[in-house]
Amino acid sequence: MRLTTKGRYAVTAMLDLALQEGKRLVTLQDIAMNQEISLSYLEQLFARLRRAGLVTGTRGPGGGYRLARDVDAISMASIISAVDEKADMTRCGGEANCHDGEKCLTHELWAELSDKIFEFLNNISLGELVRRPEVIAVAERQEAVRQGLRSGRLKTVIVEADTMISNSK
Amino acid sequence: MRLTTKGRYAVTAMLDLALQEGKRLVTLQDIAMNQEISLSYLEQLFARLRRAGLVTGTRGPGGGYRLARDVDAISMASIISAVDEKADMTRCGGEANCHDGEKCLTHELWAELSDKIFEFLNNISLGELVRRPEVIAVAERQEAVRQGLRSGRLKTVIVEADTMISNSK
DNA sequence: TAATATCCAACTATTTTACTTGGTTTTCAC
DNA sequence: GTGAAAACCAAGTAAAATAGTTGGATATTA
Repeated sequence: MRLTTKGRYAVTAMLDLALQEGKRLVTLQDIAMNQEISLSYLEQLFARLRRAGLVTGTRGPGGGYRLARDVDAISMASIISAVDEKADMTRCGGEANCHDGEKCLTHELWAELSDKIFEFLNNISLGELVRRPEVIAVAERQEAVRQGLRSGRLKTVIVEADTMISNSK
Repeated sequence: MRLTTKGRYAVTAMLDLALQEGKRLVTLQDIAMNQEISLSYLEQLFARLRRAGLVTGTRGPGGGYRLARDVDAISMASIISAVDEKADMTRCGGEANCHDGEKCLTHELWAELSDKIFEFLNNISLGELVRRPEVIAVAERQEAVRQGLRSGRLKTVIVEADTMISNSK
């Protein structure tokens, strides 16, 4: 189990999906803007998430992605291992003869540690994260902003911002 | 908290040291051979471990490295964060305005998850790993091999191996 | 003084991560 | 049916991190 930025992108993207679950489909364009990441890179990550059976995509206008399973049936571990190709971190590939004819000790220990981290991440579901109170609070604020924008408040916001900028000079 | 091969190298190297603690100094040459990794790369990792106060090196013949603290005072987390430069995985660097003026939600959640993993790895000490029964068993076998080699059994071993090879053809 | 080791810096090579470009296909709305 | 919005796809480039290389300097032991 590796933990890199790639896994982080995947997890945060899945959280974006989880927060909209049941409401609407989420486009990669949305996520790309949220996370400040390129659309095509996201496409590549989502191709893996789709192949892993974690998300389903629907094409065409109004299309986008949604979770393929219940939030509680998606673990952090499944997300991360979907996007991370499991490069052989042990080098000897678990072969039993990398050192003195014995399966090397330290490699074994690392594998154990790695298993524990996997287990740990496997026990945290997307649902658990999304149900946290802080998360709900922020999500509601963001939802309010979205609603405002959709109902024509965008122009007002820009004008307000413009005024603030000129005043501060 | 990132988990990469770099961290693995560091952890396994530290385990090598821990297994010899109190017996002898361990040279990087030894570890390089054990792990099949280049000496200079190890030097770079150990420079960081030394700067982090986890190991002390002594120069000259008979020199090498040893742990700077008790095995129980060295956590997995301290080892891994010593060698991993904490590249900003959030991009917004924890700045509070990366999205809609709000500290972005998903980044926050990832930070939380990352903290948990840190906490987890911070609670596993080198000592705990080294005291495992399997570890002790393998370490003793390896020690026996080393003793044999030092007391002139090397030649015998080679001859035996040679015989085995010719017989198998 | 010779050998062994840490210590150190600057460079190259390789791999992984991230992005870019230029498509196609599906689907919706007009 | 045409145009636009989205997923889907492939083949590249760019940038960053990982791993290794070279060529030392310094300390210590025998």
